[in-house]
Amino acid sequence: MVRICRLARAGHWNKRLSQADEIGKLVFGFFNEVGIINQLATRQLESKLPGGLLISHFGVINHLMRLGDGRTPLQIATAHQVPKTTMTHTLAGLKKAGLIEFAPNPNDARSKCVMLTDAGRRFHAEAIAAIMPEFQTLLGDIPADEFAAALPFLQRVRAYMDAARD
Amino acid sequence: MVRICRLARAGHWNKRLSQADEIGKLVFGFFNEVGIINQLATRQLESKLPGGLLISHFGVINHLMRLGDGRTPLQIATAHQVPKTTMTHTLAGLKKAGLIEFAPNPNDARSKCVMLTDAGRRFHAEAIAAIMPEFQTLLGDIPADEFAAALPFLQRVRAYMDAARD
DNA sequence: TCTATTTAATACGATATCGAACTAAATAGT
DNA sequence: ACTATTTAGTTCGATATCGTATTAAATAGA
Repeated sequence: MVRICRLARAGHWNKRLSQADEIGKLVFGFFNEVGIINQLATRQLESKLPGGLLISHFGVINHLMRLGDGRTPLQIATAHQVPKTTMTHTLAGLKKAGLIEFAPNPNDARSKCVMLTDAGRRFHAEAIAAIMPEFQTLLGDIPADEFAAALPFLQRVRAYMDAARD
Repeated sequence: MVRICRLARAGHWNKRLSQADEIGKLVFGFFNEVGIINQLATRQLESKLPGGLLISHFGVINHLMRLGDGRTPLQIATAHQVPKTTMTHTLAGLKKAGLIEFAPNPNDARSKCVMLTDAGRRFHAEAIAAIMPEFQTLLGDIPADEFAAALPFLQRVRAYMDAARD
């Protein structure tokens, strides 16, 4: 932005501005598509989740299945980029649904360890099974290797933004 | 899914299942990255928005700026993939903030036309100006042409999912 | 033309999300 | 060792999101 202003003062106003505009539209378009895909995928997945649970619940269960349980609420909140108050609420819902349990944290009496129950593991398997058919139809139209090709760039953007946050 | 089960019965259990598993992980990983990027981008943008407004508000204003105002609440809700009750609420907030006005719909007395006010256009310009520096730093690390290269695939996935919804 | 159905928007209730303030435990500074 | 600060988690209040039911206008069918 600074650089653009300097160039503008140097007499390239219209050209530089429209170029910045184009770049803005490009990046903006990218995040726009990401947002819409996320919205559509969220709705699709949420409509298939057993027991009327939400993405926020599935996200936590999936996190614990992938990385192992025993993590603290704060760790999970940070990983999901949500405030800890939100995580408290989400975990309360999961506990009420019997999908997790709390264990004392041996290293810190203020904290807890979030543990998966058998029901929690079953829920994860059921949710995955419920989504799979959607993936299959999607892959019928868009080949898997194109997803594979798209993934590294997304990971890079995510890693950059993740590192750049306050 | 059906096809996989048939093959499994034909005696390829482990191989086919692990292959389905891999494919699932691939597509799942894609949506996972999309979700995280969306979450990070949402927070980033929301923290820069003037007047404590939210992404939902900016999304509507941006929509009206890009495609022209005079659209109905239902059209906007459909475009954003949110229930119309949610749009009613969002539009009420925008009206209260003085960023939009309602005009009668000449074609349909049940409906309305959503019009941008001058303040609404100013808000859009300010929001864009506030985000631009973030884009610039992002583009310092990831070249613009890589975003351009990534865009078509995202648009394709979005278009497919958009068409495949109920 | 008159009724039945569909459609645009809203009202309302339930839950989700989030920021600010709070409590209790851990850690730092002296 | 003692106090100050930081940190993990919760509580509380405000707003957002969404599903259901409702109202009023448009449209379809007889």
